[in-house]
Amino acid sequence: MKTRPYHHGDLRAALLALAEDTLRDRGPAELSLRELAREAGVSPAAPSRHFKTKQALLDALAVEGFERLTGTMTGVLERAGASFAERLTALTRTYVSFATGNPALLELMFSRKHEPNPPAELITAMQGLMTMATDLIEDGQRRGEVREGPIVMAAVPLAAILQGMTDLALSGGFTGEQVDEGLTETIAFILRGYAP
Amino acid sequence: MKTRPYHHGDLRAALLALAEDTLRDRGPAELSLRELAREAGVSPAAPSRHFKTKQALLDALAVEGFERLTGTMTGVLERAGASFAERLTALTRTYVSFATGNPALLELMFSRKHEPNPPAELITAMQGLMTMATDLIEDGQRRGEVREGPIVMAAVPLAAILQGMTDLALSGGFTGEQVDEGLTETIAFILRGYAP
DNA sequence: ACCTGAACACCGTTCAAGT
DNA sequence: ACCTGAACACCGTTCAAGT
Repeated sequence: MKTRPYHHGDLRAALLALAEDTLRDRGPAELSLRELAREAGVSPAAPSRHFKTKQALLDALAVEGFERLTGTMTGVLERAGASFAERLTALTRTYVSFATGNPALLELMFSRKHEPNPPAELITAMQGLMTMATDLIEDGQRRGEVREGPIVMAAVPLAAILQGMTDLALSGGFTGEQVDEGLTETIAFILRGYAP
Repeated sequence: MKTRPYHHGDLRAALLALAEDTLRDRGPAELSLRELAREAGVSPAAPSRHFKTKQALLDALAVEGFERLTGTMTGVLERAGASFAERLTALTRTYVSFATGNPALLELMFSRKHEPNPPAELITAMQGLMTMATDLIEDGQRRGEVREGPIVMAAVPLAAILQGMTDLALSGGFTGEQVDEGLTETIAFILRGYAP
């Protein structure tokens, strides 16, 4: 049998995993570095070697979330059809599925959006997701399935509707089936809006 | 000249005003009850008579925000034209204007959306805003300017796009002029989506 | 009714010191 | 390099006591 990693092996990864757990079932307000340290079996000062500050840990968690989401999306796109409608549907379903599966993490991922100095790593991770949206639209425009216009402006409604759809799925008390129907409706709305 | 209100007059209102100030220019994370008490010139325990907990103060602030926003919107609607396009434009501009003027407050207003037990007052205040959106759409449907369909589902894209537009205006580093153009684009997108 | 003073159990962060 | 122990300056909240 394996012994526990000597002197706490990979504390950084352990802290991230524990943080995601408490984030998931007790919310970000309840997250305490000292408590994380206790759960990991280290002293209160130990985490500071890996995350200079509590915010740094939260940022690292957010980056991890973006990477997981964009990774999944990339995989899904490879298996999806070529039309704008098919690719939009595939990405939308992936996004909403991630959101309903990791609501607190998703909120954390976007929580630093309006703040003055988001760390470079987080900006990069966020842009990765934004790029998937703009690529989707540009591809649709090339295929003549999406009306012309500035890409950034076109990406806003898409991103926004996804967030809104997600909110409804999370807090609306809907069944999985209802969310699925709503998704179809929403995608139809977007397609009409983008129609040439 | 007026003397300062005896024994701190309306501490409740004073705390709310001070809280909104620090929320505006230092963010919600920096908000401390003890500091608010210091600024108001009372003991650390004094606020607890008016707000049992820090969250209660934040909730009260959020409720105040919703009331101010819906109040302004109602006034604007009275002066707006009758067509769906006109009323949608009027409400959208009012919303984005409030959002860019009170970004931190707006975020606070929606921050308890996903949490388990939002206080009844906050739910009511949020529903007031939601009702304005659904009323707008129902009115458009009655006039034959908006396609038929479940109102809730139709309100999601609207609310979502507004939030998304707001995000872009806040964190995109756009000029007022650019936001204005973007708004026109966005409204056009919504109108196409809703077209019968 | 409204507020004070003092206390309790926590925080995040720092820093010398250990291994 | 990584962690401990102890300390510092703060929290939110509670509760007897004052006016």
